[in-house]
Amino acid sequence: MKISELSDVTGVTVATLKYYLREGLLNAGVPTAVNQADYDDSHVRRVRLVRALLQLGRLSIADAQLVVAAVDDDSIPIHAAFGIAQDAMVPTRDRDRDGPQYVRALADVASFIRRHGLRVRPDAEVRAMLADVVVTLDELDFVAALGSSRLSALDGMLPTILAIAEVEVASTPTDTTRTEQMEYTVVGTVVFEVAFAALRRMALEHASALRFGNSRRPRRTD
Amino acid sequence: MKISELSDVTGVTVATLKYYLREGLLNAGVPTAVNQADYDDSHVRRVRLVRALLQLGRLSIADAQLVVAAVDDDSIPIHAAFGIAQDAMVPTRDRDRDGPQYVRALADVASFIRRHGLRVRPDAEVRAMLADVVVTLDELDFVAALGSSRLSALDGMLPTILAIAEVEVASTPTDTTRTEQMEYTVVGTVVFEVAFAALRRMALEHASALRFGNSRRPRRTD
DNA sequence: CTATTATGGAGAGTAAGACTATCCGTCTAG
DNA sequence: CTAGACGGATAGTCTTACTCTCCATAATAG
Repeated sequence: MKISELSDVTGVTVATLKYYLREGLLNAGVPTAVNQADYDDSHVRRVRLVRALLQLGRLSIADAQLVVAAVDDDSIPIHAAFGIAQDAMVPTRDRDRDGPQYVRALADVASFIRRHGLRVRPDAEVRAMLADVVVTLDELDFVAALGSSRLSALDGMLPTILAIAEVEVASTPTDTTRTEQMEYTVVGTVVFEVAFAALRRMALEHASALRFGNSRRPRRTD
Repeated sequence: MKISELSDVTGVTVATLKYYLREGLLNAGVPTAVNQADYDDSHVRRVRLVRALLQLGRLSIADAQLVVAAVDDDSIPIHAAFGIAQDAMVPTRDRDRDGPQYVRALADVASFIRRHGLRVRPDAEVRAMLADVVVTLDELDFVAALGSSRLSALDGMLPTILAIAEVEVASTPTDTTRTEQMEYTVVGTVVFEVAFAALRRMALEHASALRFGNSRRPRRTD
């Protein structure tokens, strides 16, 4: 398969594919001449993976690099895939990581994790992500929103979310190559997060309509 | 309060505040002279709201404009706030909205909504958001991931998510001004989405560690 | 066999987005 | 009374994710 065919199949322009090659998001094809290379299905899959990360997951090129590097690195075990995909997905914030508010928020997060006996790496970016939420709510005087402190408002949700996560983790295929398992995990982390968010938004709109929107009859809604 | 004080309080530079004024993200202060204006607490709150939208919610300036315009527009009822915040939050995608895949995906989403009797506006952006997920999984041959078709894999999650959404909607304060209720709703939509995602990630990491990571003892994890 | 088109590789250019800096007359606080 | 802050406006900067142009070589259609 030539690069133009790869372009046709994936719907990504040749120029962009070349850019991905340069950036290491896409492995070079097998060279058949000094200016010719052969691409195969693995390249098609990779292009689609990259597009999913960039467009749906809104990752930056740099973060997508980290993810594909992990997928390709045989020394990284499957169980680390979630962490890698997640760490890459946390947008780079420019918040002051040493401010007292932030340190306190991180402590609240740690307390939450400990309280629920969660196995979350000490250096996982997701801690910073939640801490960011706490700081933001703090500044907006929405302190009560997550429970006076220590995120107690989230306690009730956790068991539910844990159950859903277990299903997702259990759905990882075990009868394929390591690479395919990694791809599944990485894509799942990104894609299901979006699906989850969409579901939540629909639920919010629905609940809001039921509570506030009595003006319209609850007939058909689509 | 002068603009420099507003800057000190919020931690946003004067230059950026001026930019927000220009872009209509921040209302002008009360002018006390031709080159002097007075800002108050409402401006402080607004700056923080905008920052939450931009940094935590990752909204573009243009989308944040839509949100603050809705907050300020007295003719918009509270129950529409969720929809407005959500529509602004869906990132502008460049996917072909008329492709056959996409049309089919939208139909699946509509079917899902109908099946669960959800009240989701026909033109809600969240439909496109979910459809995007379906198309992406389709292209990656992860078709089975959401149930052969029609998103049946999500059926089980919905009741849970609905319950959580109801709590969130019910938490909207009723004893304050319309503006504050709007702010609460808008911020909640954005901020809790991040909190929710963070929780899910922690749950995934936890579940993954339990299932795959038996090499390490499940001692303390933080 | 030859004219056209495609290819890999590299560098430069582009467009959008979110600021950031400079200017310029006013004002105002010390 | 004067150094610094202010509002208002324009221009400049920096990043990101491409996109374009070249070039020498290679494939391919006629």
